[in-house]
Amino acid sequence: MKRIADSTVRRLSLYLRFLEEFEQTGQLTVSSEALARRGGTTSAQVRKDLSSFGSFGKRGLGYSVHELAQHLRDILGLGREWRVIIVGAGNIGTALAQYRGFEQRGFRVVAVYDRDPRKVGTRWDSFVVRDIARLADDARVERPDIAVLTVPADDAQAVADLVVRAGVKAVLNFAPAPLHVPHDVALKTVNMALELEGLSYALTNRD
Amino acid sequence: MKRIADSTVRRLSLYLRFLEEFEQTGQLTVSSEALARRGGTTSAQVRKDLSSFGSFGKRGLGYSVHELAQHLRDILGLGREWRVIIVGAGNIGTALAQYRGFEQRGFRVVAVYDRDPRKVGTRWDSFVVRDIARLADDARVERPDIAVLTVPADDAQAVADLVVRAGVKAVLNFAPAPLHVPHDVALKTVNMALELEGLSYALTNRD
DNA sequence: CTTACCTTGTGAAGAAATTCACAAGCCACC
DNA sequence: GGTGGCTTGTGAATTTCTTCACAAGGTAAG
Repeated sequence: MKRIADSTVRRLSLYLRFLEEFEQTGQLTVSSEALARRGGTTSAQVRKDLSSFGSFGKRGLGYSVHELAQHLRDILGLGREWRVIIVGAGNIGTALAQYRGFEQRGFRVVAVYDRDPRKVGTRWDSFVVRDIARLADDARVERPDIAVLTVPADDAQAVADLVVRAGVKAVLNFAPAPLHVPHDVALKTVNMALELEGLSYALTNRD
Repeated sequence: MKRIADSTVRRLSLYLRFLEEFEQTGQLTVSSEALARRGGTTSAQVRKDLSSFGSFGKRGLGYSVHELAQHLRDILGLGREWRVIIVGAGNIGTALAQYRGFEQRGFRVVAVYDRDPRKVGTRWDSFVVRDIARLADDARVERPDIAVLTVPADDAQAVADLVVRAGVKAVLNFAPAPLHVPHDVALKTVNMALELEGLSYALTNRD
């Protein structure tokens, strides 16, 4: 199978969300055109995106909402539960730990870490914040799949190195700093400052 | 001036961050190659990105760190203060309101809104949560530039319509739902679920 | 069974973004 | 003031992504 672009995978996630909406309304089939309208793209784009993975539709009819949703869940690897650790118990880390949306999608937060002794041992929700020094040992037992990093920019690379050494194969980075990880580790960075600056640019350079 | 791609603007923001790092270390000049290495891109990419806006470098020497940083701040519109309102006083909204990183960049949070009467009137940090019903009236006086939406997906479009009617020209959406806004309103959506699903895909379809 | 009508899947065309590669310019040293 | 060594700025080539456009295949109705 040829390499799938990042942007394609993002759109697949979106399509899945729309399909789940359609499922709720009891709609049985959907056309590429309808999916495109919902997602602000074109029907050709939708069909191309799907065609990398197979032929899921019926000509003249469209796609079975339920079937296509299941295919997308398979493609995206959402059929299983992923074990997530959050490193950094600041404002954003706390917010994420308590965010219910993740559980629904099969992302289960198994632990929250911090290095600040004043935070270690405190409770949030159902989590007791653990000392980051324990991370490597814990990982041997709990085998987390994904680490979410909500630590200050200056600590981010060191923490990334730590979780990679602990065997984590995917990192979601909220620190405003680009990280380096080995080739076999997946990395995504969410940089909110960048988004705001993008808006600042748009406001400044208005037509 | 020709249309600048979104991805270019993102990279400019990154370059600015790196330049500020270099400023701190006292470095006076920097080559496109050095900037590229820091940002995980290529020197040609850096030069192309900058060339859309002018010639800021000196051949044989590179760029003046301080000068280029100032140019980028001008281009990105970071020379002034932007007035930001946060709508939705849930976990993420709270985290953002307390996040210090925004202030440093000139994004000043002027108000936090929610529609839940139990939240309205409560204090966080220096903010008293206001009733969303007041938003339109407040906006006439406070003239916010940017609205950050941290409301549930189902309410997001209605809230977006509300802030647009109130005159806000830029929206940063954290709700996992695509929004529609008029052409003259800038919109960015940050969808954390999408990022996690991207990691799930990467973990599942590993070589 | 045949006709009229839809919608998919996909090569080919087109657009956009990235990379190449090199002339032009600048500095420093002799 | 000439020479050698760097690094920029930028057209051209390349690669990647998106859109076009249509044959192929399917439904439904008569």
